Amino acid sequence: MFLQRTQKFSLSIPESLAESLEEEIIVGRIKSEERLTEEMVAERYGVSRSPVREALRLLERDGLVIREARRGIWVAPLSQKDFDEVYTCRTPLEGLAARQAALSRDDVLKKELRAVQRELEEAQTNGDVRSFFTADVRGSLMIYKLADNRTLRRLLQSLEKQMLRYRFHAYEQNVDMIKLSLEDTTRIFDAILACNGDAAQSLTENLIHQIWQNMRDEVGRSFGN
Amino acid sequence: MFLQRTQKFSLSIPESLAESLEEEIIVGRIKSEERLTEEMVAERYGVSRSPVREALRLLERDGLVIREARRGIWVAPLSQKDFDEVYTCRTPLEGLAARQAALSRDDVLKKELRAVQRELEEAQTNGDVRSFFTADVRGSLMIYKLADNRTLRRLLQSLEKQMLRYRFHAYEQNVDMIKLSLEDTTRIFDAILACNGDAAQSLTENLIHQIWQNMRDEVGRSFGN
DNA sequence: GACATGTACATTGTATACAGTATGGTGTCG
DNA sequence: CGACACCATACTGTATACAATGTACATGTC
Repeated sequence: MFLQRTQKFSLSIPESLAESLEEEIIVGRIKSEERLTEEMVAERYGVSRSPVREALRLLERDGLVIREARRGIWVAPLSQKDFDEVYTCRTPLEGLAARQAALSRDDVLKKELRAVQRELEEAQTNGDVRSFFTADVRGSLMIYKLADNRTLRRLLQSLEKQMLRYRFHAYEQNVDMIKLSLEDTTRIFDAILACNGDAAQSLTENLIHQIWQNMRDEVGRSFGN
Repeated sequence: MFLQRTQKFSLSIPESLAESLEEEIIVGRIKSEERLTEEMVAERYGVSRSPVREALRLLERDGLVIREARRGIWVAPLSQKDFDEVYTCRTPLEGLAARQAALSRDDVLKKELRAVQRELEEAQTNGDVRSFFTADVRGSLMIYKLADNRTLRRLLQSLEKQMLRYRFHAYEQNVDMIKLSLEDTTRIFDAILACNGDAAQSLTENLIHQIWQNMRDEVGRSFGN
């Protein structure tokens, strides 16, 4: 699916477990509020409970599951309130990333970003949704690299997974936002390549804010609040 | 010992361990880049490695330690770059918290906030540094509660500990910022109590930005970059 | 019939044993 | 003398056994 399976050999068992579980939660094979018992997961993946526990801690860190001491772990529920929380936090952080990326002078990375930009245009003219999506994801990763801010990256990563759950839901509901995205994404990339921090930041914040509002009604309809 | 205490206050062993280790790292009894082996920690606190591993995961989540797979765990180094990262991220997030707190209509909590405000003034006139500090901390917690945003809270918490390391260092170096703080803090609280989100946000961002700049030189002098 | 109490079971939390891996030193060979 | 391989050691990673705790159900009492 749209989650690229990066099954590197350097991934530890807890990390691979976490990845698998994340994907299952994101695409809904493991449903909201479903309980996850350590033994079940362990048996299913053919490992002991030790790495499972670590994997579940990772999921907890990313907000995908809720843990209550001595009671167990449940998949975090989806709601419009949670959705709003994720996007209110994400907006300024993504804006910051774009700004710091723009202020970077790493010409090698910036050339790569331009290449991604061209890929996006191409995917758009060809109507290739999948290519557009993967190029978009790579563009984000490039921006994070350019921003060169491990702390910011850590924070954004801990929002990413929960956000993907809503994004997948929107995808299923055919809430199309690609046309909206290309034009604005292009402008953001231009600003970054032009080393215009202010523009990159505000354009990014506006884009995410628009995506947020686009998805918001559907999320509210589906998950209440 | 603390085992009984944990039961009484219902803190799990990993959490108490993490708290102890956090404090030791923050005040420098465990130094930057010092290695933490699971066995050492386990022996020291009279527990097995299992809860220690969980505690160390918690520290990793909060950015206090760096973990390299199969190699071990080291206390995260301090540097001006890291300091800048933490504060660039913190600034908009604290601003957001203040804004959302201002937009809250929880009158009970707002009354408590006003009480904290008065405590701050009192501590200021008495020159009671310690009281001022604890009241300030409680004020922050109240703002987070008012903001009623678990995601935002989670992100801020994962920045808090690393920030405290720098803050403690500043405290040791007698970088005084209390006079700076009271006036501005009061204005922030006023804005929140007046339900003025824009003001609360920008005042908060400005205050944190000032604190950042105040500490920055000292941090650079001490930790390089 | 409603509620409290006790008990069995399921599940998490902790300890410990064992396996796998990185590191540093020593020896041997070029 | 230097480089490489090998081995000892220390530590992390994983499995498993055991303890503690929470939950559900049954039994008993009012």
